[in-house]
Amino acid sequence: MTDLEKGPTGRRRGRGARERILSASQQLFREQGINRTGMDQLCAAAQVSKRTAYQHFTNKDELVAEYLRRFDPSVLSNVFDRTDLAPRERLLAAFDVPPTTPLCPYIAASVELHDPQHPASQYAHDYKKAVAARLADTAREAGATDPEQLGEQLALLIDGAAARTRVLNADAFPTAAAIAAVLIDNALPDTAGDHRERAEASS
Amino acid sequence: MTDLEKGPTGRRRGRGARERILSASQQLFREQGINRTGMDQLCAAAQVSKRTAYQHFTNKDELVAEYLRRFDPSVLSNVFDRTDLAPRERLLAAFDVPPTTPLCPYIAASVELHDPQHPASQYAHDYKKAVAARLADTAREAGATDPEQLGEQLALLIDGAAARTRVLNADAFPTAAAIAAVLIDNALPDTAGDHRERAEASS
DNA sequence: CCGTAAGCACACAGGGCGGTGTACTTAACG
DNA sequence: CGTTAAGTACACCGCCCTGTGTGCTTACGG
Repeated sequence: MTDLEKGPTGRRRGRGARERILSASQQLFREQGINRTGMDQLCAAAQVSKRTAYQHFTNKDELVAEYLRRFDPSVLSNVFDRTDLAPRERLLAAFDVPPTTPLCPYIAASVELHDPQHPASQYAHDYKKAVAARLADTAREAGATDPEQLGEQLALLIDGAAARTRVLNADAFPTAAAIAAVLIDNALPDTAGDHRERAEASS
Repeated sequence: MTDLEKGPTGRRRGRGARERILSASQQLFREQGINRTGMDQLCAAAQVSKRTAYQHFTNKDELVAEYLRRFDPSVLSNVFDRTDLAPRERLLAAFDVPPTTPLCPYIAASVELHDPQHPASQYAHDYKKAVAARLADTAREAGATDPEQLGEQLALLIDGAAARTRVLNADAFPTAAAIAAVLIDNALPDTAGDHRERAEASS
């Protein structure tokens, strides 16, 4: 509340420590993982004194949770709010991830923290459910017979591609997109022609 | 704790240290994660002195790598060497995991260690490729048109179910199995009327 | 019965970590 | 100007972690 809008002109001498901390988190947590990134290193990268960091975040756990919350706008909206695509194409667009994306940070956080009670783990849980829900909404919009099922299935494909990309160090999203195309065509009874036979995947 | 009799009667718990260490690793690494399990705690659980542990494994990294290698027999063989099942059922049996399984330890290790050069990460990589290859073999045996593709697709489903089970704390393997049934039926041209209905089941 | 290898108990080094205390400096605003 | 909120510099604490050094005890094979 009293964090940012205190001053009309935002720049104090430290030029917005909180933003720099979160920005550095995005980079370091992704590159090195959460557990392997110490607060000292993080503050050095953000050019912020450690004391200031602990005045913005009571502890590292809270910082990690906030770091995760910063991913929503770029992931959820940029895919689902595209009005230039038909619902079916929007579902497939969820698998068009740029190859720069290393790994879904929510999965990484859940595994690294290893504590379902951790606020970041709980947020990851909620986020994954939200993605499945938005996929289901889009599936319903596309006329799927069982939108919830299709949404859950597509969400599973995304997570599978993310995990596999990480372990194998090779992009697995094309394979997932191929499966998604099959599932979508199987779930849309009104698409033109006999989709069932032509539903072939290609990686 | 238990009154561990240390000398007078009965064999000292010595002479099986390595096995006990690896056994304790399986339990603790799964329950708590690798990074959150210290060598002190591990040795205490294994009833092994720390000195002995470091005479069997030069460092923790090597222990982690060896810990991962102990999963092969129980995962690869127990599914693929079942002669009582037809190839198609064998493919689906890969999704019949007992609910006690918390998470694929290979994914967990890759994420936790966060270093593709780590021996355990490399072994995880090889293992995942081996699973995909065995799935492809079984797919070929079942008469799939593109066995490699189907194997890779099923492997992705397994990893997706594992990751999603972890993040959501809910079993995602039934959903993955439903998708697998669809993919398998789409890839087997000769099973036209038999299993079509099963492809509609889901979580 | 003795030698040797395996195991044990325990202390300790060295380092990284999360987090704090203290005294100080600067920018913004009235 | 003065006040005040934000940031700084840096030392420091306590904890836990991996990994060793040292001397001692036990089991087993010949």
